[in-house]
Amino acid sequence: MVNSSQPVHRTARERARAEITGEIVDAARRQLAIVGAAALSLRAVARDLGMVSSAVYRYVPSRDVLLTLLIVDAYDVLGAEVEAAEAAIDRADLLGRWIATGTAVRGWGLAHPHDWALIFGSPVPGYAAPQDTIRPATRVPEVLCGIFADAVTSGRLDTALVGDVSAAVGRAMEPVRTVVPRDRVPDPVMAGGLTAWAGLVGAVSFELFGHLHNVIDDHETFFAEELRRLITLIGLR
Amino acid sequence: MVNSSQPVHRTARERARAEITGEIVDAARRQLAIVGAAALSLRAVARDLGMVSSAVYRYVPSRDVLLTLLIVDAYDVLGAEVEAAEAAIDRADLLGRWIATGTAVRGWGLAHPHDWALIFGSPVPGYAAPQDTIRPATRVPEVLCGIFADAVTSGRLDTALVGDVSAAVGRAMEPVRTVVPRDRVPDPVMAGGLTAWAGLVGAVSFELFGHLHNVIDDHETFFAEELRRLITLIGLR
DNA sequence: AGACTGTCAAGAGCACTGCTCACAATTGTT
DNA sequence: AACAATTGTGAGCAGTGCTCTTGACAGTCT
Repeated sequence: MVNSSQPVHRTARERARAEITGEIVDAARRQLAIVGAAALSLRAVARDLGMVSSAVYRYVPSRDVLLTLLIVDAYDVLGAEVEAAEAAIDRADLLGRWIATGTAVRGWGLAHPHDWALIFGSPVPGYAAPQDTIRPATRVPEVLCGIFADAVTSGRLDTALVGDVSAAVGRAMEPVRTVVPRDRVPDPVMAGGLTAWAGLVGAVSFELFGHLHNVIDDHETFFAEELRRLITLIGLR
Repeated sequence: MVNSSQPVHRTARERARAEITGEIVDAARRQLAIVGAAALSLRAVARDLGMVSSAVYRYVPSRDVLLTLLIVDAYDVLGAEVEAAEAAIDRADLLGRWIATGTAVRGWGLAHPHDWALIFGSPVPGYAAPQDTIRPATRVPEVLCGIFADAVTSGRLDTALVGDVSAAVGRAMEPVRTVVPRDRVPDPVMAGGLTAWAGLVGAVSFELFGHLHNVIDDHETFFAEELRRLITLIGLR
């Protein structure tokens, strides 16, 4: 109990600090759900908590890092929900796993449109996403890569459905290869999977941002088949 | 010169008014390109024009309608560029027309990222897109429907590539049928085309909003093949 | 020519924002 | 119980969108 005293004393203060910081983030989330990211006001958050605006700055150094906290939070909630939905499907049911993933993504977006806009919409100007956000942001793509990899090993991919990938595109995907090696998800599947992922996000964004007005009636029905179309891009159906 | 005097005098006023309004929109566009939509300040626009902030309100009733003017403007510029790019391709070259369209869309987005965010990114909160924006917003989709329709009549679509469309999805697309009838673009092509369009916008948004960081190196190369993948969704390749 | 009318720039003002700072109160630790 | 780090306070700065009154001006009508 000699050297360990310092950590203990630290956690005492730090615990209270973390708790209040958590309350601030919670209040900010509540406000975000109502007014949106652009109108998120630090003063309003302070009011909501019954504290003075300047006091909040003791815990959150700026409005931008508050936004960062909310972004990380949103990515994590989305990631957790998607992981749970996908894990509930029989491993052999590849199409089912993709559909569960896509449906969970859309469901989360519909339930939290402002959070969706926060992470998939326009980045707030003058705001550069810090390193903290990139790891939670990879959770959903990681789930997808799991499906893609299993689809490859299952041998059930219709390679006639997907065209070849040029060497140049193979080189263009070099960065992602530090995380997902070629022998796990080969180039054509990776390329098609990325397009399917972008298509999925694009489809949900279209719906949430109102671009389907006067175009599509029953979004749910349309989206269900849209998922089936998109996954043909990796040769699955 | 008795009754016509009034109209003449009116247009005199209206002309000056329209000119100054145009200058305001131009200044706003310049500011938009620098600071983005969320940070667009009516006062800064006024300063830029050497007029006092309150004077701007004589021409533009609120910041929101200024945004609307910019949105309409952006849609029109994008639409014009895409139409020109697509019109330059041989009518029989269906794949070429789609690629020209997609490339023009991406090119415009890269050249005007803030305008892209304005129309395809998160809608500004508390702002409902008025009727004025929906017509210019249809210019690019209209170009696409032209390609789709020609692809259908050419008989060069590989129907084996695209799955059938359920009756429910056919009904879900009812709203768009007031503009694009079924005999022009049949259900399966329309559904695939919508998914391709959403995928195109999603792909460009991914690139512009930084979601391809540490994923893709050479966006241009990757995008070129991405276009080819997306259009297989209507059975073209 | 003079009265009238509609238009417009100017500037003060309101309520709000993010953020800083000096000062006071609190509180965990010694 | 006393110390010192930590936290809360309120004033203040510079900025925002927007409203309203005031005064100047130009075109129209009698």
